[in-house]
Amino acid sequence: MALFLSTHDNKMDAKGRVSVPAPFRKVLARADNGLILYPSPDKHCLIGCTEERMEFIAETIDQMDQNSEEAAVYMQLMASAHPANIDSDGRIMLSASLIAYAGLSAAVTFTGVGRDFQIWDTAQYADYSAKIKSSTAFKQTQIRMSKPQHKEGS
Amino acid sequence: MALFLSTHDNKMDAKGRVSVPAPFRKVLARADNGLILYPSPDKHCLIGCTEERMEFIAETIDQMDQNSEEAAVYMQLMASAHPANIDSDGRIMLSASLIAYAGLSAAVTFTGVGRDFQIWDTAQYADYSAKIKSSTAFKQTQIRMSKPQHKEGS
DNA sequence: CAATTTCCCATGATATCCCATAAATAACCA
DNA sequence: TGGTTATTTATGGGATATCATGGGAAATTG
Repeated sequence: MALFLSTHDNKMDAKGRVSVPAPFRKVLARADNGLILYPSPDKHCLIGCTEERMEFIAETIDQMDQNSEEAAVYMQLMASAHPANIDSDGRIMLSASLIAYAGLSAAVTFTGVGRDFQIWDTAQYADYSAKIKSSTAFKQTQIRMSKPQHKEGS
Repeated sequence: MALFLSTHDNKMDAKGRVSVPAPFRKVLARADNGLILYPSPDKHCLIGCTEERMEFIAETIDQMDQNSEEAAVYMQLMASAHPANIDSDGRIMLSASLIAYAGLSAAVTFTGVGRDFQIWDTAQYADYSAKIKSSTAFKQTQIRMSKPQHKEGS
């Protein structure tokens, strides 16, 4: 399944074009080639994912009560999604509304976070990531390939 | 599963290339799984592991609330991960950011620590390992064939 | 037709590949 | 066993390919 990793700094030109990092393009090519962008619900950045993942979210909605608030939230997500065409040079066009939402300047940061990636204004991302990296939760992160055992209380 | 053992001193050239120790390459070849490097959250060194581990983290994130702080921590780890291609001569390229994080000079030490390995500046590793080897905890190390029990809090 | 988008090409920077050498290790054979 | 020959390994240098990005021409849209 798609796996987006690492961080890349690219430049958006006057036409609103940005190169999608080559490694991300390869991940997309291996999947279904369709790239979808939508504004992150909780952060000032954009989220990029495969069309396949949108299908997955659609199926999630299918299994919900269609009149629930939860379903309405996911539907809103679909409504704010923008399919993005990758051109022959590996670039996409960002619409004015997406640029405005994420507060993008010419310096743009792509950051792979697993099943999808985020697009940030480079300066804003620097602040955001610095905050997380300095948290004790991050410094104590331990990766185990099996679930950690619960420690007994003191 | 992958098992990285022993310590190797190699040299990084002006282009940022280093040979991955041959025994480590064999472990990776057997895992048939890409090499990933990321900055250690708590030490001034890099961690090398198989891509399998990143898949595991991606699945972990998938099962979390995407907007939680917990998910953000794991996403930050994915964002700081660098896929490393081992070239036809058995070398990898270390990016400027990885070199800076670990404070690497031309003398680089690879040290296998089981499921993953660490990459240190040779001088810094000498200090670090000396400190651990002189600790009483190390001198009292006992190898058991059964899992150690978690100690209760103070 | 005007505004925008898509396509095509040029360029510099960077990474990847290919080969050469030398050291270290392993294999071999008398 | 001792000495010699092969392999593997680490590392340097140079050639080739890939990538990001700018500019402009053609195509599309309303």
